[in-house]
Amino acid sequence: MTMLTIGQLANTANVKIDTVRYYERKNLLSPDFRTAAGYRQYSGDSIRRLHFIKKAQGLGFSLKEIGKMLDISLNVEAECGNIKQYAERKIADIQARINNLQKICDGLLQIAEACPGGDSPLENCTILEHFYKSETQSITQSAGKETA
Amino acid sequence: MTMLTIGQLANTANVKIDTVRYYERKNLLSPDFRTAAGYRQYSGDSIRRLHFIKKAQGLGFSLKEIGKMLDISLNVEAECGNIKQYAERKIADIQARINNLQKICDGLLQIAEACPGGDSPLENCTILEHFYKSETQSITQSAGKETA
DNA sequence: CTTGACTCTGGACTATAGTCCAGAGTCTAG
DNA sequence: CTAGACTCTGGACTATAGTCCAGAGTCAAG
Repeated sequence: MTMLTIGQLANTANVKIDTVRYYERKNLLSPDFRTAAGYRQYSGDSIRRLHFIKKAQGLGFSLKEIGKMLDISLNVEAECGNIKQYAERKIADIQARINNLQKICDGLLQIAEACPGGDSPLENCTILEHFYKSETQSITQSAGKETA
Repeated sequence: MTMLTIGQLANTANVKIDTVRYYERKNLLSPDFRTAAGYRQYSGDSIRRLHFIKKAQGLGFSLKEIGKMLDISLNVEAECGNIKQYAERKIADIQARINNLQKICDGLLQIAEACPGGDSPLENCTILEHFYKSETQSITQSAGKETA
């Protein structure tokens, strides 16, 4: 069974060595063993685990959620539904974020369209006007939580 | 001219006192003056400025961007186009985020739909399967940068 | 045997947007 | 005059996901 060093493992996933060690601190990925000199050694399972992390991350899961899914995936008692609920929750979560961003975007489009732009003086700027007037709360109120 | 204390100002915008002081550290909002005892005093302009910050933030602008817009808004030389470009850049930015999230969502929906769920054993879980198989890179590759 | 590449550790630092704290001083109503 | 509310300061701490550093040890090639 061929083993990889931390650098080789990191390369297979296009990740920094520090990131692999960071995942270890977060209990997401441990070396299969250490050499006499203390060098980490990783098996093919570790590669798959690291790719799992990266792929799930790309799909919007946080490291905390990924950790839970990895735990479930190693639990013989676990059922498919246990994993599926994570996916479903995440889907709902992402859809909510999309809706929120869409509202923000619509509001922004609306006030930007009305703005003359160009070398028109700032008094004509509907964007600044919108930001300064406190009675036009509608857009902000409906979509105030997004960190865009 | 009536002046507000920091607590009163914070109340008008439903913000913590610490947040107002934080904005001051970030050069976004300064008291108009200080009392002999060193208490901050704010005018109506400060209220409008704080509301500006909150509103722009609700529309997806970062404090850094808001700082730049506030600078522009006080510059007599500035033109409407200077502000409008921020709005247009932000719109493009938000649209890109939406597209990216949509791709992630579609990918997730696809693999979640195929999953039997319920008390089916984990071997049948298409979600785990997807995460572990490294050849199915398509979804992750196209939408890998989003922090969802 | 030496050189360069690689790895080890613990801790500090990045960014963003706050939030909280202690200990001291101030302000206002009763 | 005193109690309670408010404010002051600087610095520490939260969360997330890394990234970087120094100083030491290790490994393989020439």
